[in-house]
Amino acid sequence: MDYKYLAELLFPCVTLTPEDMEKRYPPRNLPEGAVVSRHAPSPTGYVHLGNIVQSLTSERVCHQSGGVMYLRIEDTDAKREVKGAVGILIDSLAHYKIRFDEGATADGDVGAYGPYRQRQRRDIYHVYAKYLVQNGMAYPCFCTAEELAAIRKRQKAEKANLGYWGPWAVWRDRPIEDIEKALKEGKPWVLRFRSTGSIKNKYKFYDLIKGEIDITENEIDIVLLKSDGIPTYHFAHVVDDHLMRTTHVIRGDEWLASLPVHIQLFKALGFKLPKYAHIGPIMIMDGNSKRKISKRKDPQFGLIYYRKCGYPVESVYEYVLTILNSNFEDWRRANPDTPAEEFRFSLKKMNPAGALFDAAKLNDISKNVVSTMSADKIYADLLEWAKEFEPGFARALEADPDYAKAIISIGRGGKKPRKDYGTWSELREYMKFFYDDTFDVVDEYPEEADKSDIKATLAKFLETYNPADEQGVWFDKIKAIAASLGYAPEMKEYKQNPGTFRGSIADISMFLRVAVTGKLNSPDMYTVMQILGEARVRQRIESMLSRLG
RNA sequence: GGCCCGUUGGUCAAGCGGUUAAGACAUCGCCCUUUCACGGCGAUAACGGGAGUUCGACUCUCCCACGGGUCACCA
Repeated sequence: MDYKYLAELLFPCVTLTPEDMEKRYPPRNLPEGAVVSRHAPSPTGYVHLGNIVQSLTSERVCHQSGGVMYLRIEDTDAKREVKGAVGILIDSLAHYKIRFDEGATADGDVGAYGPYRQRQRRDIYHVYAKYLVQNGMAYPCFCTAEELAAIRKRQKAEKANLGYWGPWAVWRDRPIEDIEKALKEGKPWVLRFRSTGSIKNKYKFYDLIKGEIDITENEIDIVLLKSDGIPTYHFAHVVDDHLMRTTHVIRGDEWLASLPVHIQLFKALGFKLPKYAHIGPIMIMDGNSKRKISKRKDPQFGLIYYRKCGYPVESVYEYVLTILNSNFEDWRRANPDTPAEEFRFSLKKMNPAGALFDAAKLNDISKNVVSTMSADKIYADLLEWAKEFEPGFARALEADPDYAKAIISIGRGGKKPRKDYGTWSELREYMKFFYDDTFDVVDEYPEEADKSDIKATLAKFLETYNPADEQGVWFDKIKAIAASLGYAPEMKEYKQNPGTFRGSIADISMFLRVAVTGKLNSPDMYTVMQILGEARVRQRIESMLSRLG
């Protein structure tokens, strides 16, 4: 077979050579040990936790080493194309603070190793495709989908290994005449790799996360170029990561199975093999069993879920970091105020088995994250969230920012900050009773509470209430009310002789709390009253009095 | 079916041949406290099963079971 002739037949317009590519994309001038890696998603319009897990891992490893992190768009599948998806993707990643040094951006490409959208790299792939054909390492295949299905069917019947390989590779050694004829007839074709591997050959390979793994050589003649001339993932991965001078390929472990193909391709093209790190899947509990988290079944997989709930981006970021490197938690406790970027991330610490999505853990982390934020920061983030999901609430916030910030400031700062909420939707619930239009008596008085005592407490409080009082004075007044009604003003006294009192200061406080906040539980009542202001406090207590009749 | 990866408490997980098998979340007590939240103290709870190797195995080897991935002109 005259491979040079075949190559001209297949790729008449390709004049550049692999050497030209080497010149156009020279090795990067980076210090020893600098990692070059990337996030390479396909733009389906659905951005998920997996994207964050992968991109965050790569980004940490790159930037910790003084290397380069870039974004490459894997848009080789025309069927899955969703318009606007690239923009959504870029926005989401930016929202989660994934920092790219080069690659695709909203305004086009940045960097010297582009284009970074695979569809635009067609000519580059064809240079290598032609090279492989010239050297007898690739050939055209004119099989139709039906023919391939038939082969598959026969393989199943014969219990042969599935796939286009060896004796089943019907176009692998066709005479040039057959190829010319098919070409002349305008039959669509794909370019296949001529595999020389055998599944009898096995060897060890070191994966940065999985450790030592067993590789069985690939013997399938995989598709390099689809009939539209666009490469498959495998071919694009090898060409791009070589030309973009990627040192570390960090990706989900669903790719582990095709690693033999990739290694084979790197060798065939004479490229230096990058290091690989395969991340285990994110799992989720489904009843009593674990399964891989899925786009269709689990809303928590989509990033939009976290946005809707109002999880601060920092929370999701720290949660993912916790899942990936469990020692992050210990580090965070020891360094509560240090930016997460200073944590020393390690691929070795990653669990090869993956991690389970744990909503309770996320919530806990989020509460901690929020507890360390300033009121101004919370106000700004809350407002942004509200504008998108609770426009009415957003207007209320903007109408009186100082009022909102005063509410947010309750129990903030200091050594033991309150942790009432971890998301903006929780905060919105929490803030409801501070606003008259969302205030509601959600908790009724307990059955055993004496109605006349409640009324007496409320009435007496109104008589003596002075918003100018210091907290001590304010509380002494409430204690006086308690004493006057036969309730123990001190809990200690009450606990010693509960029988001698009608109740305790706790009950008296509760009578007031329900009237003022509508709830059995609230933050410190003095602070709450200070924020609400005299008018609201009086109005709510009066309204409760008239409710009680 | 072939090939590959994985399996420590309910969950996330330390551990890398000798440990009372960390810590966190969750759960349950107690303390603090005008409620709640926070915080403090404590409790329950684990090496999938079976053979080896070894003086000794959660750690090494093999087999089995279970879970997962993959075998597309999808990534």
